[in-house]
Amino acid sequence: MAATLHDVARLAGVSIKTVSNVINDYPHIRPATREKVEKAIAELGYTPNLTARNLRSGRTGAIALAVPDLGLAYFAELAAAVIAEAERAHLVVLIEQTGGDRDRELELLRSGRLKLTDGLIFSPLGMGQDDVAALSVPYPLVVLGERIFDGPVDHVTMRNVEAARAATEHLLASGRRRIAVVGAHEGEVIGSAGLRLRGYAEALEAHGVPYDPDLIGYTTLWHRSNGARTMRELLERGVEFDAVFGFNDTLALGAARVLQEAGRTVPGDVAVIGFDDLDEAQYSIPSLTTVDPGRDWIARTAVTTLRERIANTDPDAPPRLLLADFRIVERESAPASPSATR
Amino acid sequence: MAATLHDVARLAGVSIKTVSNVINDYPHIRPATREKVEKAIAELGYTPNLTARNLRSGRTGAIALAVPDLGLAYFAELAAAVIAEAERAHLVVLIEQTGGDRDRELELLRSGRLKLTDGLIFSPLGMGQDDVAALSVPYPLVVLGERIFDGPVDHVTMRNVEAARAATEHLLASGRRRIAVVGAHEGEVIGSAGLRLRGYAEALEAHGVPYDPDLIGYTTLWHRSNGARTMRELLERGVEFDAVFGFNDTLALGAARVLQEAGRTVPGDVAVIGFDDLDEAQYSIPSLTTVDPGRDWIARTAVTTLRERIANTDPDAPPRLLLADFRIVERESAPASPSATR
DNA sequence: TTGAAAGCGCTAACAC
DNA sequence: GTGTTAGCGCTTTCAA
Repeated sequence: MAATLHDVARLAGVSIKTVSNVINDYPHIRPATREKVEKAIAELGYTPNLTARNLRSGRTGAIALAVPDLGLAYFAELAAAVIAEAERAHLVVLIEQTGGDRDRELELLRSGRLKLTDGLIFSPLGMGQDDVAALSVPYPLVVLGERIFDGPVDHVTMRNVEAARAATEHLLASGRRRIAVVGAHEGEVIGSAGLRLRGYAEALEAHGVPYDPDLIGYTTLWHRSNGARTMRELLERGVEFDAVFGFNDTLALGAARVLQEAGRTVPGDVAVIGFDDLDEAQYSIPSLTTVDPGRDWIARTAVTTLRERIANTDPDAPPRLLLADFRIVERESAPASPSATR
Repeated sequence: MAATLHDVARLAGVSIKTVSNVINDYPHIRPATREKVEKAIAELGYTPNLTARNLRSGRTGAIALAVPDLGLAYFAELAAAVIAEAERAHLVVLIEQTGGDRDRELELLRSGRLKLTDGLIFSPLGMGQDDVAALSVPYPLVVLGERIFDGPVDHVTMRNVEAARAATEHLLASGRRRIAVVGAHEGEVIGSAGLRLRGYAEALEAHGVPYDPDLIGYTTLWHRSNGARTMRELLERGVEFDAVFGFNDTLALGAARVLQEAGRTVPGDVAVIGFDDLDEAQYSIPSLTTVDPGRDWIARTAVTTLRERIANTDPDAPPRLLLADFRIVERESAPASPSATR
């Protein structure tokens, strides 16, 4: 059995309060006493029982991060950034995978499993605007993503519409006019897919390019295989296009692969742009032009905001909407100038 | 403030023991009593305080997983599998990133931060055989990977030597004789790089093919950019080769990209094989032949083994070495038959 | 500067 | 069947 405060106190010949004082760096301790205590701690290999400390203090020093699936590169990179930032604040991170399933997301918000943590950073995928009430939970919560807006909690997300519009304009500026989309969700208005489609449509309209429904490739999941399958469908449909906007990098890379298999050169015949700026976007063939949506900033801001809510200095502070800046990262798959082809 | 057992007991007009009995599904409770209590629980929105329960029971229901970096696809996919398996056992998973840094790994093993968990699944990268003593910790521990063998704890890992040998033999069987390596570590004997290089050398020797030091590409990190850089160095060196063995998929994909940039076809001029069977290996261009090292089995087995140690039915059970089965996954980048080229 | 003692919320003997 | 009570290991008034 591990040593306790009492064991240390007994060995050092002091009370547990004194030991506690030493551990918590209470300033007014006689050096001789401190030394005695420290010797006893070392001798017993004592480490404080965090569970007991937590029970007393009401804090655990842990936060939870709920994402759909770490197998998705975007969320893996997001989680890595959140953990790194949390570590700077001496917090540990407990990760939950929801599978993007609405019921599991709702269940998670309710479940006592989170009692182990001081708060939650939550990236829903299955829940929608109708579930906004479920975000009223009795613990600190920060929501990420674009499934739910105007909720009762702090919300850190990216400028989806503006970024998608900029991505589309990047293609238009290089002379492309028939821009296919890979990753739309049927009938979705908010959510990444809905917002990015809106940005796409806005860019077309602003430039007087007609919106052609035949150019829109639908897929629910955003795995690479879905990008490939959707592109195959677009090709089979026989619709003409000279550019592709993948709603994330993974889709774009899957689509690019199918294009090349089908004998279309990238960016010669078809320019391709993605969204996310995953690590691998810079190493694909050709390297992928994409949107950096500010993932690191989002991770940092989410942790900082959650910490503020946990500290609870101003319980009545209204919920905030925090928006990351984005940036087009130009690489080979969609050069700015139309001259760079084949 | 959240409701406690006492609040519920007061409202229901019973003792806290009765409430506790209801919550813990103790069988012998009069239905009327149960109903009263359940009504009070619902009314107050009571949920048990897990911290208090943990303090009492000595269990937290959480395990820790320490990996170098979730930004590395292998570890992200491993973490996803561990979390999924832990969830089946009603455990939550706390993830630590060590950056593959020896000092941080040693610090983690000692630190009280793990006190929040019942045990640790630890995938070291910086520590080596000399640090075996650091694995003698006062909590349940399962070690992954190939940095440390014959430690005082259960060890779940893959058959690196045999798998690397099989990968090399796959290339030899298709008629390749000059097989370059990407990912070796200078002077390493164990560790993934050391073991895989050994498997490579064994395969060459078994087939009477000379081992040429000029074919060995060294790099410390295994990011995609390192695969690219190492391949560039091999090309600049002017050494002839007709196949490449990337010590992981990420390296192999980085190397494949540089080969194609340099005008070498894959697999026509150069066959490429990787190691890990990442999700993306099946979607690259060409798709990547690789080794499936049994990652899912490793995740499942690590959780199961850790749970057994936590349950502690047999404290004196000797440490076990558990080895996953591997499998060559043949795809386009290295077909079995030499005929499939260009 | 240090000690004594209460209590965080829960579980599990043990009593009734 | 249900109630009483003693801690789990720690922090924190309050006294000394």
